[in-house]
Amino acid sequence: MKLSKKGEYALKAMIELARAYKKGPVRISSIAEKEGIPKKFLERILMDLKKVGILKSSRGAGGGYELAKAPKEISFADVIRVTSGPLAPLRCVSKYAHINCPHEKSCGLKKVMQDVRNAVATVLEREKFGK
Amino acid sequence: MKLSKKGEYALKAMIELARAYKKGPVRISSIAEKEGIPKKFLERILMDLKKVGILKSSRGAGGGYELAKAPKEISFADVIRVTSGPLAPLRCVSKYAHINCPHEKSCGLKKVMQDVRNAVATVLEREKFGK
DNA sequence: ATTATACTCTAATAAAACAGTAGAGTATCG
DNA sequence: CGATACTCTACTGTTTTATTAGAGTATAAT
Repeated sequence: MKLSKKGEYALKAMIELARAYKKGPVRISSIAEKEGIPKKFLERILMDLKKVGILKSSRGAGGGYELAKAPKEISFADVIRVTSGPLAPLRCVSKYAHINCPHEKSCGLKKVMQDVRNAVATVLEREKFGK
Repeated sequence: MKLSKKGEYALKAMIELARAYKKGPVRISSIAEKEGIPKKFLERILMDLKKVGILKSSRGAGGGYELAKAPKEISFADVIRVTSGPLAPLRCVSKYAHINCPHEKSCGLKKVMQDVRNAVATVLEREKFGK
C-alpha cells in the first residue's frame, strides 16, 4: 500500500510551489536542491502535473514552474492520482479508473476494499495545498 | 496505493478457509481452483501465513490447511501485513515497520500520511474473517 | 511395506514497475 | 546573440511482482 517515490517527490514539490504561489515561477533546480530530488526525475514529474493543468510553466531566463490555480483548489489526491495512479487498492473499487471483474458479485473483498478506498480518498481529498 | 496480487490471493484464500473453519483441512488445490489462483503461488502464500501462526496445516491424504485460531481473531490487516507489507504509504508513518527519516521534523507530508495510514488501518483492523 | 496424497522448501525466471539518466531541442529574456 | 530554463524522446539499471520447476518429506490408507 505504499506511495511511490514519484508521488512523494510530486507532493514535496507541490508544497514548495504552493509556498511560492503568486510570487513568480520557481526553477526546477531550485526545488530539486531544496527537497533532495534528482533534477531530471523532477522534470518529468512536473511535466506530468503540467499536462493535467495543475501547474503551468514559463521558459527562458526568469522562467520556471508555478501553480496553475489557487493552492486551495488542489488536493493531495489530485497529485497522487496523476503521479502514482488510482487511490483504490483494487481496480474494481476505483472511482476514476474503474475496471470491472467477472466475479464482482460474489467477491468477498469488494466491500472492504471499497471502504479502504473511501477512507483514503477522504483524507487525501480533504487535504489541500493551501486554504 | 494498490494491493498486490499476493495480498489479494491471500485474502481470498482466507475467506475460503474461514468458511471451512472447524470442518477439517482444505487442500491447496481446492482453494486454487475455486478462487482461480495459480496453485504453486498459493502454496507459498499459505506457507507465509502458516509461518506467522495464522494458519496450520496437515500433510498426507486428508490433509490441507486450516485456520490456527478463530476467524474473529484474524483481521484483514494481519493478512495484508504478512503478504504485502506495511499498510502505511511511507515507512516513516508505519506503526510496525517504522523507519525514521532525517527530515521528519520539517516534512510536510508526515501528518497527512499518518492520517492515511490510520484510516486504512482502522478499516482493515476492524474487518475480521468471522464474528 | 507400499503407494498415493498433500504439504515443504529452495531456487530460478519472466515480466512489469520503479527510479533515474542522457542528450538534443525549443522558447524566452536581456 | 547568448545564456537560461523548460521540453521531449528514449534509454538503462534495479527492484519488485508474479509465477514456475522440481526434488523432498510427512501422513494415511491399503
